[in-house]
Amino acid sequence: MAEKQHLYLVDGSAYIFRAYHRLPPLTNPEGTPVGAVYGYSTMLWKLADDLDKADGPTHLAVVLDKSSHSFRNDLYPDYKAHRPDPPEDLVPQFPLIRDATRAFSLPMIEEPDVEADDMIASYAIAATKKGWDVTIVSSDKDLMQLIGQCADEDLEPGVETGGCIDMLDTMKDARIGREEVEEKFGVPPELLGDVLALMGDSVDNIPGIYGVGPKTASKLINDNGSLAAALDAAPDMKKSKLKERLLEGRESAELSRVLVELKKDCGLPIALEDMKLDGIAPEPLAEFLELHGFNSLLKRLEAGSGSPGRTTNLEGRNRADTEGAAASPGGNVQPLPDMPDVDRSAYETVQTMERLQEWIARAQAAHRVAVDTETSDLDCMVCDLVGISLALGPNDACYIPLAHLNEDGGGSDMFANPPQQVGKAQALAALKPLLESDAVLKIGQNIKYDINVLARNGIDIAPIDDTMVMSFDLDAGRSLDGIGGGHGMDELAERHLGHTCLKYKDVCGTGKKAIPFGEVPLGKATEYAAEDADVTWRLHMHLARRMPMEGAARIYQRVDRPLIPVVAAMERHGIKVDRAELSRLSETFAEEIGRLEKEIHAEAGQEFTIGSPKQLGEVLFDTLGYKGGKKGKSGQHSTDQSVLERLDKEGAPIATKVLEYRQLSKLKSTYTDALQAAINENTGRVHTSYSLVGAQTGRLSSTDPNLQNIPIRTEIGRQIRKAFVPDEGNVLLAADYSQIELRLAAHMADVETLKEAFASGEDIHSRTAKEMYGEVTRDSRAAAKTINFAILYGISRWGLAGRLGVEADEAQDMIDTYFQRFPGIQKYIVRTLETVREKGYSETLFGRKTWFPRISAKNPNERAGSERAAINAPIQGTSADIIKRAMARMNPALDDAGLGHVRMLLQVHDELVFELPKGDVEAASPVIERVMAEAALPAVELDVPLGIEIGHGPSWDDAH
DNA sequence: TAACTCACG
DNA sequence: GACGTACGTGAGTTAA
Repeated sequence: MAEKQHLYLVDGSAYIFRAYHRLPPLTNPEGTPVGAVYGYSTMLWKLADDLDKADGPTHLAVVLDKSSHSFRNDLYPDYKAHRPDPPEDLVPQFPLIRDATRAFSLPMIEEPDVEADDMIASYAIAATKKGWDVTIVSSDKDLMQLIGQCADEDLEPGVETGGCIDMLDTMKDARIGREEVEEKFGVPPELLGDVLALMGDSVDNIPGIYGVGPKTASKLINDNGSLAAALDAAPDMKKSKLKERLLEGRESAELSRVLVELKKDCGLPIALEDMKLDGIAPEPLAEFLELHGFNSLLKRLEAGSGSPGRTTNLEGRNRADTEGAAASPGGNVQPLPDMPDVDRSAYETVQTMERLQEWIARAQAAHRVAVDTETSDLDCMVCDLVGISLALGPNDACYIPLAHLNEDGGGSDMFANPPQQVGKAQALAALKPLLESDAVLKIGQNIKYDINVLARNGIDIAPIDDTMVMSFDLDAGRSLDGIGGGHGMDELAERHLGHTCLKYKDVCGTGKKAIPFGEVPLGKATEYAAEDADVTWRLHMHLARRMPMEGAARIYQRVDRPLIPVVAAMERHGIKVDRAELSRLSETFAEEIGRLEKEIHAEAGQEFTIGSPKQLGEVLFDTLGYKGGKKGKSGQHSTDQSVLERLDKEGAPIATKVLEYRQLSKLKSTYTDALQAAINENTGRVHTSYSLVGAQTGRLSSTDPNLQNIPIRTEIGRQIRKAFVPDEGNVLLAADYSQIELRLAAHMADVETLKEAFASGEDIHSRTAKEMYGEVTRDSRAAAKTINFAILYGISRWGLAGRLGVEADEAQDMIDTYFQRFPGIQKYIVRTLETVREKGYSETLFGRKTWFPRISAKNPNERAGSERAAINAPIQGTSADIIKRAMARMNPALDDAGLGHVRMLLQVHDELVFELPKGDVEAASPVIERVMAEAALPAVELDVPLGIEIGHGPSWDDAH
């Protein structure tokens, strides 16, 4: 028979209030108050340490209050209405409590619209029906109603005896059972609810009956047997103050009875089994303890003897969580073995078809496999596939070389002695059914790369999970001081697994001596490649179980994961550029640059490197004696655009020429030269690479080359856009969201005036000007436009003053006027900052989180920067979510309309670029427009319409 | 590698 | 009263 299971449910929210009042006001090295966090951490430590004791926990979860609203507010609007705000130096500790819980690798339950008490009751009851004992870690009197309850009916199948519930007050180190409740309240736990209803509670604003305290209440209940009986008996009581109060307060008592009743049938977001306490990962815990200066605990951890929990296994759970990731395609939840340290010698080099078939069969049976491809080049559009690695569990990984050249590595005679390997075509044919099987989840780190490599080899890998994107959706913006906040595999392995991966350069060398992966000896290649798959598999376990608990599952499942193959396809399509046109432009620019160079040198009276800000500064401010303004970090005078424009106005002819020179050199080197070099020799097109984790707000970013910053603002720059063209017979079509961020600001800040303006199709900057100045002129509209954008970016009077060329006082007046006309905006800003300070992150309308660890930094400069970013992130991020949703739906919508050949090529934050046959523009435009306009639905219903502008033509420029 | 500058939304 | 001159990116150039 199985050991008795014992679930501990920690009432986290209640605990920190008590810890706060009992502990000295400690602060961490950064100055953040952490007294309550320290108390909380020691408590968790102690609980985990009791693991092996009789009556100690086998399972444990922390339950926190997520929102202040629950069914009780619906019954009684004044419920908890008069609660004072928490003390100022407790507020920043709330998010740290969550950090602490994570650092201890403990599951955390926070459900909206449900109070922690109800969640605890529901879990406690459910566990007893499984035959588990339950200890509630709390001292809350409402929860004492549960004490001593044992399940005796509705037991789960196979359970013979139900479990029982008790309570543990860790501060007094006291177990509270039936007797203790009777001693304290004079009634058994079953009748406690009746007593509490009579007593009322001033903190929660439960009315009870005026003048009835604990003593009277328990006497009444004991005398009558129940609340109802006590109330019924009141009319027959002899005349007294109490009788009057009972008669008058009957309704109030009945309401109170309902309010103190615990809800025991809440939905359970995490399975009880997943609360198993198998061990605590030491690395994140050490990180956390160190960060906050909890040195005594850190020492105990390092000493090892005091290490909490039974083992130091890095992965505590023994059960795969499938909710956060793709549903396990087979529906099976695979039990996990313990997670041993990475052992590279355990990996297999697969060199025969027999062994390959064995791995494929095992992967089919496991329903999930981590996959990594090794290639000859970092560019997935030019590289050759050299090998594939698979992992099915910790240290259960292999490398399948497909195109390795020489067993001994490198050398001039590399074809002389190729290693034994399964032929590429044969191996890929064998792997294809696995990689394309709906029943097997393929896990990758940046799997978009592997999708593209394999697609070029005829394999459409699906379904997929991506640990890099999962990490981003959990931890965007987070950085644990000095540890970094990136989502690369090496960094994730260090952070989550405490493991240092082999570096690519250790295997292939660096610089001139670097060899392609296909020339790495198989032994070394296997260690490196199989480790990548192994680590990816482990990371997936770790991240997937965090997703549902930390609210990242929704954005991942609904937005980012579906986008991965879509973006991969866009990258593979690429876009055609007119090489001859770019080359012609390069030449023109070169001539002009040469001419300007001579003129500038003449003006300066000397030859110098114009492209060097240092030399240019010396010429302008020393030789020519112009007045320098701002200086940079290195103490140099700035020579940027704004400085040169000022000099130009002050009548410095050299400044104008330098500006022109700069513009042309920029266009030539960054665009006309670089784009020619970026043309893929095989496809004749340019293939950018989009990063899904590049921008903290959730935007995509584009690299190699960056196609999200192609010039458009100046006439000369637009010539470059003209070089982006469709294939023969096709056109390019561009569809933009019009003013999407302002529209979202109007919705999110609930600004009636702006919403109306958008609804009626009014020019939004004109409307702003009208509101602020009473009339719309060229100047007032321009100023209004500047302010509108300033708002989105988190305004400061100095910033606005600089932009508008006015004094800071005047800018402040304008800001005041703006906030006065649009009070919703100011409220939005205040509210956003409050939430970020409290929770540590901002959220988009679709639930994407961005963390702001520096929001409470001491350095005012740093803090202000963080605040501006925090104001902007929900707006920029929501806009990013919307266009991503549109992108994910676009191809199916086009397919449905019989337009499967329309190709989405580019995304530029609020714009999508398509290529399609000229004759299909009429049919495709409305489909594209509809998908984009409705992209927020059904998850979010916006108060403003999303305006779309569509154009098409023989070049990207003409499409606008 | 850092600093500066500038292209985009 | 000082602080600093808007949010988010990527890339090319110079110079240490």
